[in-house]
Amino acid sequence: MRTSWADSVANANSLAGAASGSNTTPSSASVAGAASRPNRASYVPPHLRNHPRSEIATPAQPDGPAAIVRRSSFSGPSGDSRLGSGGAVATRDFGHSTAGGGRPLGGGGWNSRTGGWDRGRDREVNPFANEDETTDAVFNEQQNTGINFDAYEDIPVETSGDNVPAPANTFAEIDLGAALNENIRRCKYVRPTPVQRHAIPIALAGRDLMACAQTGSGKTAAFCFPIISGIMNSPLVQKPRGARIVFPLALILSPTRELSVQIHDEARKFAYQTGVRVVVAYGGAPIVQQLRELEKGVDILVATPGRLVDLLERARVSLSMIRFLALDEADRMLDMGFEPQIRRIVEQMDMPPQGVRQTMLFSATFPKEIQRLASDFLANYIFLAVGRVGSSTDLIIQRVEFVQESDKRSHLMDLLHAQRATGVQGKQALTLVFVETKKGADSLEHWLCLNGFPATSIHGDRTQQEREYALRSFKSGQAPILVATDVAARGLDIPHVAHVVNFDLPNDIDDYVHRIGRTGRAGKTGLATAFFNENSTSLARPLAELMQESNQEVPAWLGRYAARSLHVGGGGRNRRPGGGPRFGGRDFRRDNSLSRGGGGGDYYGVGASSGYGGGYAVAPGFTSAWD
DNA sequence: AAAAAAC
Repeated sequence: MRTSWADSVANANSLAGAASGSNTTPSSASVAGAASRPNRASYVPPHLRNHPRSEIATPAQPDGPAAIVRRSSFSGPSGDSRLGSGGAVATRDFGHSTAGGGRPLGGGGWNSRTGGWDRGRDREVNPFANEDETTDAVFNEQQNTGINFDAYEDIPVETSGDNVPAPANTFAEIDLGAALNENIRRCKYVRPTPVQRHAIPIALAGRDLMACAQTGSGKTAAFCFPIISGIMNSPLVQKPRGARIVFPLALILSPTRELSVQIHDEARKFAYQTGVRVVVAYGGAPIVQQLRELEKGVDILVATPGRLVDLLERARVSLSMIRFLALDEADRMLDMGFEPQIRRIVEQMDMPPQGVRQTMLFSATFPKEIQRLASDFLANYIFLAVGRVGSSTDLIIQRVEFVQESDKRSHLMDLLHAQRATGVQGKQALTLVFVETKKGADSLEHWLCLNGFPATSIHGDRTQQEREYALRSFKSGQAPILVATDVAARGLDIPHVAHVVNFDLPNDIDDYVHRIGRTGRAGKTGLATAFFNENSTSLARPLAELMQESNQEVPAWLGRYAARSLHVGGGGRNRRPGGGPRFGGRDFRRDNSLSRGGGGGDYYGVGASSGYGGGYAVAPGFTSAWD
């Protein structure tokens, strides 16, 4: 799939180049001799590609610093004008003028001038193509009509900060312009989700954003739409020349390779026929292919930190033109030890500083490391907290069963058999099985296969190729059972996962929440089964509390374990110090202004200095806002 | 303690 996409883009580019006589987006063939060619392609923003060349100024110094050609009042990355806010206005104007022109939506882009930027773009591979031919019509039908929008309606949302832009209730109200509107339609998005309703107007207003929301909440679209819109409306920017270095305008960082791939896939749909190019870079895959994609032009770069640092060190990517920075799953990235890389990327390379670029930070929890990151990366930001999808609507049915280690396999088999018997046409519903270790994942996969269950596995010791293959065959139903470590716990959006089994429970309740969040997505119901035994007692209390919060039946024995853990100094890092069950976080700027221990309305008196993951003790009987 | 992530 990827190959054909790359190939056809290469085709489209060389065609476009041949047709216009100016090689605006160098194909791989032209790159070879590019360095010595005097009239080498210079960057042309997407909305002006294939435009008469006279309108594009040439920089005075070929290898000098970024030359910025001003079309209107744009003052450049070092200027004081926040690009985003101007972009917001332009977005709406642009949408109206196009719609007013009566041109059919998606009819080849917004530019009606002959030889518009999008000529040759009709060869862009349709990222929606394989969705229409999805084998399982049932799934499609569900997707079209079965989305339980009511599930989204009562999700609590909280915002704080200076001059918070009003949320938008419909996409029409947001009006991102014809091309994006058409992609919204193609994505079958009917109404914006809560995070989109709030985050998109905030981002379009050019504001920095700190947000607490999960991927299933529509988070990716929430930061992609404003970025794409902002780039489409960007003033004419002349990117510096350099044979082998590229200048993305937006950077999206995410912790795992699969998540980066997923964000890239989604962003490509949102950017379809907008001329905005999205490229992904991550480790474990040959870098040459990614370099080739980058050289074809990149507006939005989605990357994992390690590979990006590599690209920066090789001087193949410059961040000097970055206008939008999005950090996804920021707490996860810190957990994984990425803080040095992230700070290196954001603070020590050539990225425009805080306040000049527009920065959006997404995190599920808010330990002090995240708070520091926020104050270092964000400027006068708006805090947005969106409740968990399903938290208030019980979309995920949670079950906990007491299973000894030695009985886990046969118990899992029972579950799978029962599922097969009650499943649609005897087919195995997609089941995601989480285990603690990579070794455990391998041996369970092997054992399942031996016993006639088509299983595959995903974990960090498998090659990237194997990981992607596993994910593909799981999604397609070829291997309807996926055994996974926590590499798959967060952010991955796999449609139609009917059942999540916590074969081994995680040690952290947040990991549990993320794992079960792989099901019950897009407003559909899901089932989560956990195998509990003596080894998982530390999770008893937070698990019982979480289940109670979400109106799940808590087995009496689990309640006893939970009560017992109270007296043995239970709690610790699994206790939730702030926020509420429906709010994964809080605006700690507000905490700072509260007197310690003085209570604080919705927020308990947990100061900014006591981090969530800090392992502090909670006195027995202490009840936080989570309780 | 294990997991993830650059070569």
